[in-house]
Amino acid sequence: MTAANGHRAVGAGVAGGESHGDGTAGRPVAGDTVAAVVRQWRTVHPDLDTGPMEVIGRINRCAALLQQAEDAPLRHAGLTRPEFDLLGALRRTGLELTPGELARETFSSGAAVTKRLKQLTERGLVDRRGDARDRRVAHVRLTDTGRALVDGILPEQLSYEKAVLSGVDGTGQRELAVLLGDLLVQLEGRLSAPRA
Amino acid sequence: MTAANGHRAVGAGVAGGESHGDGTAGRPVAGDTVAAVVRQWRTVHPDLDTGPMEVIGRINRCAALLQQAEDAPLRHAGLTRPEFDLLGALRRTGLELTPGELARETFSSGAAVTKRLKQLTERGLVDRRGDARDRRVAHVRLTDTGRALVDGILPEQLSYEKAVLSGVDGTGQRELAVLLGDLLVQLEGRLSAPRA
DNA sequence: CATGCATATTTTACGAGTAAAACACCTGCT
DNA sequence: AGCAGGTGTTTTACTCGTAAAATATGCATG
Repeated sequence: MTAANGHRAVGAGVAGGESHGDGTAGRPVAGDTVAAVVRQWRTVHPDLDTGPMEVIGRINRCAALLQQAEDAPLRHAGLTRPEFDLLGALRRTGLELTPGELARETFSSGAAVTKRLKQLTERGLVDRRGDARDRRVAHVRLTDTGRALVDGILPEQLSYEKAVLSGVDGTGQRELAVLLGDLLVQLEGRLSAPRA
Repeated sequence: MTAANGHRAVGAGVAGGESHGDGTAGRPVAGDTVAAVVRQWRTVHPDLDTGPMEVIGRINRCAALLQQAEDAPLRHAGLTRPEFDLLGALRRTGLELTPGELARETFSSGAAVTKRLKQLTERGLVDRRGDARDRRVAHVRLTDTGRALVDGILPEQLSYEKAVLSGVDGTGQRELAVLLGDLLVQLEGRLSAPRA
C-alpha cells in the first residue's frame, strides 16, 4: 500500500463505525468511535494492552476526518492539499526551490512532485527555470498569480481550521500541540532522519 | 483530492523538512518539523494566527509517520492496513458482516471493500455466503486461517505501536488519548454523523 | 400483480501515487 | 582527456481508490 489517495485508513486495526441505535433523547455519552472499537477488542482479547490503540487510532482517525474537512476550502480554490503544500513551501521559504527540495519539503516522492509541477505550471501558478551551472536541476518559483492564490487561501484555511478545532479549548489545544510535538520529535528522529 | 492512496500529505499547508545542519554536539533544540514550518509562515505572514497549524499540522504529520511505521509489521504478514482493518472489523465484532457494514466499519467506500474482499477471499482469509432472505446481501466471515492471522498479528502490532510511542511517557499518552478523544467527538459529530 | 422507487453490491473509467528504470548531466580519478 | 560512479529529474508500468453507472433485488402501492 502506498496508496495514492484519499481515504486513509484509520490505523492499528482500529477502525470502527458507531451504530448505537438509541433513538431516544439523552446523550448516549458513547465516546468516540475509537473508544468503541477498543472496547470491542478488549472483550475479544482481554489480555492485550490496548493502550497504544487509543492514541494511534485516534491520531489516524482525526487525521482522516481533518483532511476531509480541510479539503473543503482548498477544493473551493481548485487545489488538492498536496498541491497546496507544494505552493506553500515556495511561499513560506520565499525562495526558488528545486524539484528535489520540494519533494523533501512536502514529504513526497520526486515523481509525484514532477507530476504536480506539470499541472501547476500549466495552470500558471508556478514557473520554472533551468540552473545555469548545473543543467540537471531546475528552479521553481511561484508566479504572481500563484503567490496571490496562496496568500488568498491561507487566511481562509486557517480560520476554517480554527473553527474545526473549536471544540477543544485554548488550553487543550496548546497541550495537544505540545504533546504531539514531543511525539513528533521522537518519530522524526526514529523514522525520518536516522542520519547519525 | 480523493486520493487513493498512500502517502498522505501533511496538512494545512504545513509540510516541511528540516535541514538545520548542526554537526556538533549540544542539542539543537530544533523542535519538530512542524515548528520549523510554522516559524517560516510567521516570518512571512506575521499577522496570521498560526495556532491551528500547530495542532492540525502535527496530527497529520504524526499520522503520516505512524502509518509508515505501522505498515512494517503488517507488510511482514503480507497485508496492507486497509486489509487488516477489514479483517479486524470481522474479528473484533465476532460477527459476519455484509460488505456495506464492512465499508462503514472501516470508513471506506463500498467499491474499495468489494475489491479487498475479492483479494482476501482468494487468499482464503475470508469467506462469503449469500443471505437467504435478501439475495442482494452477502455475509462475510473470517476463515479459520484469517482468524488465526489476525490473532497472530495483533499482539505484534500492539507491541510495535507501544514501542513507537515510547518516547512519550504514560501520563502523556493518557493525556493525548483524552484530548484526541475530545477532538474526535467533535469532529465525528460535526463531519461524520450529521444524522439528526 | 405490475410499476416505481429504494437499497446492496459490483463494474467501469479514470486519476493520482509509487517504485524502479531511464535519462541527463556533473565530478573526481587516473 | 576519458571514464566510473553519483546525483537530480523524469518516465514507465502498475496498483489502488474513487465516483458514478450498472446490476440485481426487495418492497410498497395502486
